Amino acid sequence: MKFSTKGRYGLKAMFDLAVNYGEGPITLKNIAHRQDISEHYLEQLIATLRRAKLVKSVRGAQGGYMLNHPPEEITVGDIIRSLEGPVGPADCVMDPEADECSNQESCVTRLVWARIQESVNDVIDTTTLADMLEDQERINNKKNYMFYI
Amino acid sequence: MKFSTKGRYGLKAMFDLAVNYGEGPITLKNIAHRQDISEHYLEQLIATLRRAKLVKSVRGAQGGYMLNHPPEEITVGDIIRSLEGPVGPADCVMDPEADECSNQESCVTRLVWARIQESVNDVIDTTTLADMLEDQERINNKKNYMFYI
DNA sequence: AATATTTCCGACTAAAATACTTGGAATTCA
DNA sequence: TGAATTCCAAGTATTTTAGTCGGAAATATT
Repeated sequence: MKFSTKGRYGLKAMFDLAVNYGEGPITLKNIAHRQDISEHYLEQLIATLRRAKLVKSVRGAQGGYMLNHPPEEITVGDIIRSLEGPVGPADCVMDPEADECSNQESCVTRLVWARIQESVNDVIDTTTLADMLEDQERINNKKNYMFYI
Repeated sequence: MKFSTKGRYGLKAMFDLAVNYGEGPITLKNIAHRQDISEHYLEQLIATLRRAKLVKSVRGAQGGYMLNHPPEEITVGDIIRSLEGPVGPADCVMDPEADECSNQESCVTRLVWARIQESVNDVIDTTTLADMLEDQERINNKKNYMFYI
């Protein structure tokens, strides 16, 4: 029940781009270095994010990546799902079409998985990169406060 | 972000035992057959559940397994965690001790993982096998109703 | 006492997923 | 032209998953 590095690194990278939003293209090298991720591996992840239209790229020297929408308009759910696929504790609730389970309707276990999925989706779909930037602010303020007392 | 078959089969098996609670030992063979799980594999899972004191066993002919507590006192969280280990989207919130991440305190991404974890825990720790039995009742009633109209 | 049934135990394994690495082509700025 | 960068396609080592296999130990029934 963990996300893979795809989702975890992906969110870190996207948050990095959110922090630097509006400052022109940011190189993969810088993101990878700041977030302590293998550059080549991150390249694969950001390619996925680009295909999902969550980031845009500028090629060549002085190129790099930037968010394709303002931080308010990108949710954690957008990021996670583009990298990890559908989110949920079991196939029967993640992709009901491709579910082999015969008794979809009358399965009690499925109800439990559905509740878990719903609660996870609720969190990731209501948290935007802008919310995370606000969290960052709060943490910084608290830190400064702690420093001065 | 899926549970493995350990957690998924484990919950099905435990629900099966809940349905048959109070009727003496239930054989692994029957559970495995009803829930369509490999008998030998389920054996491993139920051994874990036994070590976690969630089920008790009776050896020998006419033996089998039964819940070690009434269904009201066993939560989905008990079952999942005994089979899957700590639940959560990333190590830093699942096992803060063994976390290699340096900035545990000031990591915004971690806050997101923490919220996801909290919401999942809330669901699995407030759902008991007895709740699932009630769900089953509701489904059956609905089915009967559908049949007679 | 013998037999059938059942749990218990430990080792083994094939397949899939994960988390990368490698090497190079294409593009753009200076 | 050359340096910096994104883009792309394969390859790979490690780990995890989802089991299998074989047999020992315990118990009820006959």
